[in-house]
Amino acid sequence: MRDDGRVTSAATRRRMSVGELAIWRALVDTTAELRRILGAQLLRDSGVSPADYHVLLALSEANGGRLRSSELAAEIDWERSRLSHHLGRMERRGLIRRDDCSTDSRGAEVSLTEDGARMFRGATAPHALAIKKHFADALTPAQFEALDDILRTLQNHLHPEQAAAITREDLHV
Amino acid sequence: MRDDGRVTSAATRRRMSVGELAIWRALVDTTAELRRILGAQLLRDSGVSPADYHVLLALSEANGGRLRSSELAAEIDWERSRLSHHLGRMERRGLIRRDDCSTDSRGAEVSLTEDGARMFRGATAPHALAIKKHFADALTPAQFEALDDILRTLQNHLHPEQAAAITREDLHV
DNA sequence: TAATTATGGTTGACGCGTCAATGAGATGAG
DNA sequence: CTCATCTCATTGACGCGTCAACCATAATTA
Repeated sequence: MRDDGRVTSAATRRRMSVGELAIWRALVDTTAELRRILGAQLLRDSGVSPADYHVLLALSEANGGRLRSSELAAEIDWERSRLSHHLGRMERRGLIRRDDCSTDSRGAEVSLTEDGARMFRGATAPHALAIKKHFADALTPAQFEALDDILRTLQNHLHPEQAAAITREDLHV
Repeated sequence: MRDDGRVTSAATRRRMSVGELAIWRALVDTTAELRRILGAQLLRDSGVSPADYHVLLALSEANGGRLRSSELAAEIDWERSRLSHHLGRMERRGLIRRDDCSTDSRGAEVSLTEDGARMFRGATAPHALAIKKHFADALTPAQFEALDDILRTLQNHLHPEQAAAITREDLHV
């Protein structure tokens, strides 16, 4: 390796400061706590876990409440194996259904059941309210703006190639 | 309930905006991705999981590398049950040891083994480097400052009573 | 001291997430 | 057509986290 490395982008040579490490730890701890609180409340209030909610959300936004298993996995950025396990559990509870795909005999089509759709509808409002209460109500508009900027920066750092694409994508969240 | 609720702190009446929700989701997704990347790398590089690391860190900072099980749990803010399960697994791997406590026959004293201490020492530097690479190198000093402010605000919102205490605590991280 | 309650810690059941392996069907090269 | 290869999806094993139940001991109260 050369003495100056290959990505010499200003900060690269410096050691990480204690303060930066502390902020990293605070970020991990605080987000973990928020996820724990909101996840537990979602489950208590509506009987769906955050993971369930994620799946139900993607399915209800899909055309006709149906998606190929792989499409669903891509949509919510899960490994297929994880999704398969989770769909198994959700199927047992009657929230979704899996049918053979007509155009590809290997495939599975996942769809919402009536129960699943009802569960999702019932979960949405209380969940949004909880996010507002524990997260959104705490921050000022300036803080939101700063956080948005920070998260975009981190995403661009993680996925440099997609920098532009993500920004455009966000318009139809 | 009264029309104006009881905590009328400016933002309370407004509905959460779509943008705020999107930022919440981005926060959850981005931190999850960072944890996944850094956790996997820690495990590959050093053979310890993030949870292992947390336990090892607390023990090595403790006086003589020994802690009562409850103290350890309080230190890292884990449920006792979780800690007990995890200590069982770490004990099987020879990273820690549990002895009966001399002053309280119910208690257990947890201590680092030589192997555990060695593992921890070997994990520290690569882990810090990875955090720097994937997180710290992405942000400007101004962004760090903003993030610090945001996280403190969120913590104060979650634990209003401890507002002052936390700030003081942070000095000896 | 005897009965009650609180505390320290463990266990079992179960849902969850990852990894590696698998099977079945699609696809492309020859 | 046939063989190699890729893709879709599932499975099993295992570590992890939560909840409720549990046991032993300590502290408290009567």
